[in-house]
Amino acid sequence: MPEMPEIETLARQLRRILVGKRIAQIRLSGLPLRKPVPRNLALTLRGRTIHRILRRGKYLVVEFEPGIFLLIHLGMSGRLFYHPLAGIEAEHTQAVFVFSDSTELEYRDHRRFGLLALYEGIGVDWIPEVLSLGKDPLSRAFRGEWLWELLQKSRTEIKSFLLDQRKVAGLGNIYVCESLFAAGIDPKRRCFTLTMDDSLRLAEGIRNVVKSAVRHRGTSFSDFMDSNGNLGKNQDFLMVFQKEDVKCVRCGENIRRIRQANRSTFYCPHCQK
DNA sequence: GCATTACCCTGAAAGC
DNA sequence: TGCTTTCAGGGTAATG
Repeated sequence: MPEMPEIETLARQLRRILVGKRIAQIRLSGLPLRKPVPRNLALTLRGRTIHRILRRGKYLVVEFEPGIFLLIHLGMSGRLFYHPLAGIEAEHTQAVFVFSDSTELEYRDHRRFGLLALYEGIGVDWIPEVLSLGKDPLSRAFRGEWLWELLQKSRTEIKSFLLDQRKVAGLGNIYVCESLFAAGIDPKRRCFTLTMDDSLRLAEGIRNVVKSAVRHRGTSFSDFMDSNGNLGKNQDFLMVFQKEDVKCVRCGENIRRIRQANRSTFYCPHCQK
């Protein structure tokens, strides 16, 4: 389940590998992802050179010259692999981008919750999926004061709020659970009940959790690998996620698991108030 | 307008 | 052992 730190890890790696490469051919499975893959994708991108690779929230944005964007979202089970020309597709391979130097980038996604979309004629931050994103935890604008103002307007539970990409871009279930633990905040708290002090701690908690995960090259349970097939290391540093009935590292109380908005939440009932 | 729920999908794990 | 059921979750459309 790739979240922002996993996408950031991929973006940094693909930037080194792919910028300057020219697309020779694109092969598609023909199966729909979250939305159907654009019919003109292969025709539009063939012969074009990769100019930049950016990340916006959990989206990878590949910019081709001149101003053509391929938007990639890995959903829950999407993976990207970079390797020499193989010719034979693995099961669940949805797209293969073949480069003119006989290497290829393969997109695999067995659940097909991911997205491949094409945009041209607009700036990267005007892509609709990007435009609707909230602030990025790694940006300078991501501050406790800003978060507090937003929280005052919402009656929903803080856990659900943080999963909403229109509010904060890039967090998923793992990093929301870890951030709330880092800040000592109960995931069931209603947003408007958080004080300025809570918001400052939460913003700092989110930033620290995300930065640390990027340093560890992401969290790997079953689905995330980088484009060379290497696993991340961040799962060794998690405090609460998937730790039901494990003792809390701070107080020794058992970590509890509850269900919120159809997602599992892991938290320490003693440390998180 | 906002909050909540249901749905898409398939592999793994649990249950029988 | 092998079949069936349940669960996992990101994003979004539908519903309340």
